[in-house]
Amino acid sequence: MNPALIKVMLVDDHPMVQDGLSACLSFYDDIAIVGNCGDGSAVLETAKQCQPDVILMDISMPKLNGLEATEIIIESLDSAKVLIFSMHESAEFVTNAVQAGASGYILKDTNSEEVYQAIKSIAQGKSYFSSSIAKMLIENPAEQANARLTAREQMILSYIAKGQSSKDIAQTLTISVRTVEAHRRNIKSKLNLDSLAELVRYAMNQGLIDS
Amino acid sequence: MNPALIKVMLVDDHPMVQDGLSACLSFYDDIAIVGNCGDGSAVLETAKQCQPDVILMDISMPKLNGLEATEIIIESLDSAKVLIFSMHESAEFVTNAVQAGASGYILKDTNSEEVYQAIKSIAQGKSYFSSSIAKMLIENPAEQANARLTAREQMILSYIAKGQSSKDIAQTLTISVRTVEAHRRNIKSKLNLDSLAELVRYAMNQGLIDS
DNA sequence: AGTACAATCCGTACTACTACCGACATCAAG
DNA sequence: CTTGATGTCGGTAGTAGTACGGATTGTACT
Repeated sequence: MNPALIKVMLVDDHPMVQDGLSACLSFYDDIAIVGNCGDGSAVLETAKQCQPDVILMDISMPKLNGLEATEIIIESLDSAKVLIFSMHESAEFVTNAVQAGASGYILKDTNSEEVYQAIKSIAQGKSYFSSSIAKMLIENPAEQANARLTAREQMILSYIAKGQSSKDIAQTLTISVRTVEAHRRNIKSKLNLDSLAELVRYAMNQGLIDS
Repeated sequence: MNPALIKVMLVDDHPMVQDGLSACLSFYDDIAIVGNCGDGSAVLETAKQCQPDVILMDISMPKLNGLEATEIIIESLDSAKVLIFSMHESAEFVTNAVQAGASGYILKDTNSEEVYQAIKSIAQGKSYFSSSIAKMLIENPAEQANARLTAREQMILSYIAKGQSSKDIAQTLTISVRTVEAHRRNIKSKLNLDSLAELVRYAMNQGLIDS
């Protein structure tokens, strides 16, 4: 077998994306698609069969999501590198992905040439991030350092995102309205978010509230 | 020119999806990709140049979303049919798409064969819906009777959910703040939602905004 | 022609939230 | 023991949004 041939496995619950990636990557001689997987829960089994060098992984999937699947892969198959292929451009997602063991993170709005470059880099043991991702990580590096909310702040934020007013929250927790407002300010300052709408979106992305 | 040749135009802000669709559909002799468009606001111009028979349209896009773009297309080019290509499987979304003038609605987790079949049906003047969509429409039909927002209201809601204040929105759309506030009230009344947080969650679930 | 709805705009009074400034108690870690 | 983080509370002033109330235009359907 050609030693330069990179074995790639696709994990995405959208057949169209799989088909598209397969078609796009088939133009490159040094890449071989050795497996497909539309479900996070079947990733490990498929990967063991295929022995891929690089796993191109979507994040949002039913059952087992891409980050959990990545952790499992990294623990069980040290030969395989994981390249996250996501539509989410938020710092939380990227840092979570890196913590899960991913070697790279590219956005779904990148073109096939960049996907190819990313796969090549990952296969060589390097890491790869979409330029907009890298730019974001550089521009607000400290953001995710102090982006950690305390337990109390998370509690307050979940009530905010559910639609309760500061007054309501104060009554629920039997504290002063001023305290709730202080938490509000601290949360917004920590996350560097201005509007209530952004807070709600953050809370939803973090899974602090349902649906 | 081959009279049976179906001219297809793609509208999606993700180059990978565009590339993938192009690659997948290139296997079929009776389909020709005549144009690409990554931005809702450029749809009409591109469509006028390409004169497509079928427009395969994503819904969630920056600037002009797919539903608004569909309305514009349907008004201006009666030769073109619109096939919505979305990841959202909610009833409201499908009915909104149909009201906007779409001839069909398929999910992004369908395979390329089904996309091909859908395009063929649409081109023949029929309608086409993914089986899970059709099933859902039958199971819960008129649920969203009063939940229908006008195009303008959807636009306003998307700005609200993005975190813009009424003042900001007024400036963006060059209308009065009072008008925006009136829309706000109507939206909340129609959806029976009290808080801004609930509006944001609704907008996110409807796919009116990203992430 | 009449009705209905969408979209636009205004006044007024009220509530909620924000941006500043400040304070104090507790508790863990250096 | 000091320092820092956390959680608690307050004043004051300003901005944003809500809840009433109303109005005008245009379009579309009957």
